[in-house]
Amino acid sequence: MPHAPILVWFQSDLRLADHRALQAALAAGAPVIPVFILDDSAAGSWVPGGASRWWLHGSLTSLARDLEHRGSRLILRRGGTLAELHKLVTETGALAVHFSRRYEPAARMLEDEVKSGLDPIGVACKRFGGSLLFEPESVRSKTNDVYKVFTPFWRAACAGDTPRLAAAAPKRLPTPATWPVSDKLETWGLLPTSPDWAGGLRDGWTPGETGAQEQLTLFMADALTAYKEDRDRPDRPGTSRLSPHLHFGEISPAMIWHEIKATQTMQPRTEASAAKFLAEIGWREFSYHLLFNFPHLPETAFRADFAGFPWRDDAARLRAWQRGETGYPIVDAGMRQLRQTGWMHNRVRMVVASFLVKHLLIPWQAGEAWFWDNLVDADLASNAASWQWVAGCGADAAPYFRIFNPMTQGEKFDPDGGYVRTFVPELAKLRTDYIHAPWTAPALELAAAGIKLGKTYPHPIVDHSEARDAALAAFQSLKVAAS
DNA sequence: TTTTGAGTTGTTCGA
DNA sequence: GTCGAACAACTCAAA
Repeated sequence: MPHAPILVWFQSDLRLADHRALQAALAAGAPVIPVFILDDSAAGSWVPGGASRWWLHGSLTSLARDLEHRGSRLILRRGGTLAELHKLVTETGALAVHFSRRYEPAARMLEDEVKSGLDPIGVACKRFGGSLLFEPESVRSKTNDVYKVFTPFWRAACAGDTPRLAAAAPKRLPTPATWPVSDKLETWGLLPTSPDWAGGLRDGWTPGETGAQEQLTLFMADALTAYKEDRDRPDRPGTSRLSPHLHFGEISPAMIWHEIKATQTMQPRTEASAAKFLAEIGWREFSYHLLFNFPHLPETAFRADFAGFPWRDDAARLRAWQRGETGYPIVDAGMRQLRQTGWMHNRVRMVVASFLVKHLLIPWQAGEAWFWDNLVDADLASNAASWQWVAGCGADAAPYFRIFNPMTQGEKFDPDGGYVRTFVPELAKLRTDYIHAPWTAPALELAAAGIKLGKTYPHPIVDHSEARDAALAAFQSLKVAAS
């Protein structure tokens, strides 16, 4: 008697290599039916934004093509997840659903719903890990507490078992006698139409498993050795740019881990850079660990005393920040890079986040929401944990007095102004001496660069040192209120 | 149970 | 220009 098929339900694990749910299905010797279900109702209040949907389209295209090369298909369905899985089970006679587990609160609820809907009708729901190096349940302190500080978390995690790597991508997938019907991806409307704002995204990214592999190879060849220093330079290609690939599971953290560890004859400099890079993967792990244990992380300050923080709801200033019109070049360059490319350099993310939260005193949730809508790597865990970190209200957060100075940060990390010139072209001709503080330039210099402050480029919307004092006072009020 | 050392990414001020 | 201290205290994690 032929095996009943197994549904492999893809979510944010859009790859064929190091995929345990898929490997287990293959090991069972059954026909495999790969499925992706678009179900915005299951996302809770965190429905993916435009940039994320653009990426998803590319990633699904790539996965479908990779499956077709292996004699298989990707079945696309849109609607309630349980209902669609239920239909697929009926249509195909499948007796099992395999999937990679997720950690977001809404995804965990969905997983429970699917399990309790399918188990009673004799369809085995099998859950597999692999989207993290370390499952959240497996990292606990000696007293079995959840870690709230990164360094001990990462030390303990790394001291445990080496992350496992599942098999490489299969050469062929066993197919069912008949395929269930599939939606056409084009009908899902994941791509922008009018206006087509995705041009800058198309230029810079290649969604999909192959693109992810190529990006890792490129990074390891070109940037890993200098990563420790260059990762802070937005004017250089010093970072891995793997974040969206990781978010969609086109590459697994275990694959990255093992590739880095396998690098032979590491120079001390490369060794230090590799450790630093893996620690960045570690921050991703830590963010998931926090989200898993504190499901309200995306909405509510981790530190309870922040409930009384004197935030200012200032729509005009928020809009200026979003549009990259704050008058601080490094901030504006970052915000425009985000809009144009769907991504922002990590160093600049900290600068713009600090500016929103501390210079403008606008709630971190507003920045979190904007990033969520505009980043191709928008990730609930990393986004929430990082915004809370900057705001100072998170676990293991930045100290309140750490208020980035946008001029100093620019001079330090974009010393020639190349990054600013790329994304704030109206300042491109300004001498480097003034590129991070155009309002300090003599009138002659501004005129020579074709800049009219207040016309072609805004005056600073707040004065740095006044804003700094106000932020310190706001944090002071928190302390007074607590005592 | 108590103690101790440490905690991603910075800025400013004054010597 | 460079350098060290102050910025606050608190919580966490392990000994």
